[in-house]
Amino acid sequence: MLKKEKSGGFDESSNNWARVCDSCHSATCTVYCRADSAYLCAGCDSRIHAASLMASRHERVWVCEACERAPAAFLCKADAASLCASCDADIHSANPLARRHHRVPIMPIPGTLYGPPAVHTISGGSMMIGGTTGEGTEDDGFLSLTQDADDTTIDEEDENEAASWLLLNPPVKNNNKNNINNNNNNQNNNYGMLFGGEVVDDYLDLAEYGGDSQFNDQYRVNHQQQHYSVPQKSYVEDSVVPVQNGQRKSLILYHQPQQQQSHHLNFQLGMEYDNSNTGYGYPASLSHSVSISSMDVSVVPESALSETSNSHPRPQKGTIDLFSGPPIQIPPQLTPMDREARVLRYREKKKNRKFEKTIRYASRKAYAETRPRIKGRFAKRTDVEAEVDQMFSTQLMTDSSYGIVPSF
DNA sequence: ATACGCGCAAAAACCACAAGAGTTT
DNA sequence: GAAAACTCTTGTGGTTTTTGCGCGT
Repeated sequence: MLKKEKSGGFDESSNNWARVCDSCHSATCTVYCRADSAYLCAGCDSRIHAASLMASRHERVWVCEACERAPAAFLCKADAASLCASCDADIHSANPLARRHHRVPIMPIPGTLYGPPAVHTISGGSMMIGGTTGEGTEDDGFLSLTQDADDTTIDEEDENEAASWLLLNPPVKNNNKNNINNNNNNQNNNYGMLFGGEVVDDYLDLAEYGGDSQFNDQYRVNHQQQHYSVPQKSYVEDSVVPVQNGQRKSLILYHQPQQQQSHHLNFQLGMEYDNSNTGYGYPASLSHSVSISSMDVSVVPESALSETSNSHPRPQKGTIDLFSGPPIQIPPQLTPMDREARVLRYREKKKNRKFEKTIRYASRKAYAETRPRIKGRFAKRTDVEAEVDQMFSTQLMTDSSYGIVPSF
């Protein structure tokens, strides 16, 4: 996928590709200061931009975590990485799976990175919380919370988080047979609705669409539980949005008045549930009593998701704002250590991606292996074959009377 | 430097039907 | 509320086809 990777440029053991700080010329740069047009390491950035009020106002952005040579332009939520435009294009144009990754434009780092937390409000009511002590920081760093953040801030954080989760575009459990039995049609529907005129409210989904489902970091799950502290049961059984989610309700209704909020919720949980299996087919309602904390969300290869998840081509950069309705999830402000950890985790995750096929039903597998084929394709059973099969089944039944259980 | 063809590898598509899941009675 | 009957959807594997990439000319 990445030519740079193939060339070995991202060898974890070496940092030869990383740009060095324009100030000290020794450390690896971590931020790019637009005002100074300079790449700076954490230390120099702290020193320079803490020197004066004016300097502290310089807009800076993180350096791309992939190439480490250009200012990050987008935050990929699926990869949990800040990427420059070039790397973003490379990585996310590589395949349909990558194209589905949900990216948001990188916002400039406000104030000083290492000072007290600063809360910034942007249009649409989304919050950005700058600065962190590292304590209570989100593992993946999308949301940085300090321990001493007040309840209001946390609530707003929850709201953003909830919106991010809940506004996913649910793959429509379409009862229309014509659509379901035709993958191509489904794909067309999914892609086409991006700019299709008639599906007006769907575009909102696209903004927050299922890229989050690929967050198979354990952190993500833990985070959800930790923040909401709502028993899973309450989500699942009656589809009643927890009291705590009153804000969520308003958010959902804001975007999709005709959609049931429980639908979003079930979808969300369904995604997680399916992640532990194949990622295929999202349950229309989650009747399974699944405990999120017990789910191994990292088991299923991402590739499995590629088949049914809603997908959309990456919108033009200029359209991002148009199509990403509020709330926009703002990249957090991280300490250099957090950032380094993120980079390592990002690379590790890329390295460890699994694409093995997961068998959910051994019985189906066994049956498929015994079925007649024509050029590899399943073929209709002839009457004779059916008869033989019947006899075989009968034989098995007879055998079972002797205690031999057919095992699939 | 660019265009083209070739070989290889990986991914996608195709098929039928039992099993599973959901809905209705 | 539980059970049965019914309908609809999903998952399964071997082969072929398609797609993408690297390489040489």
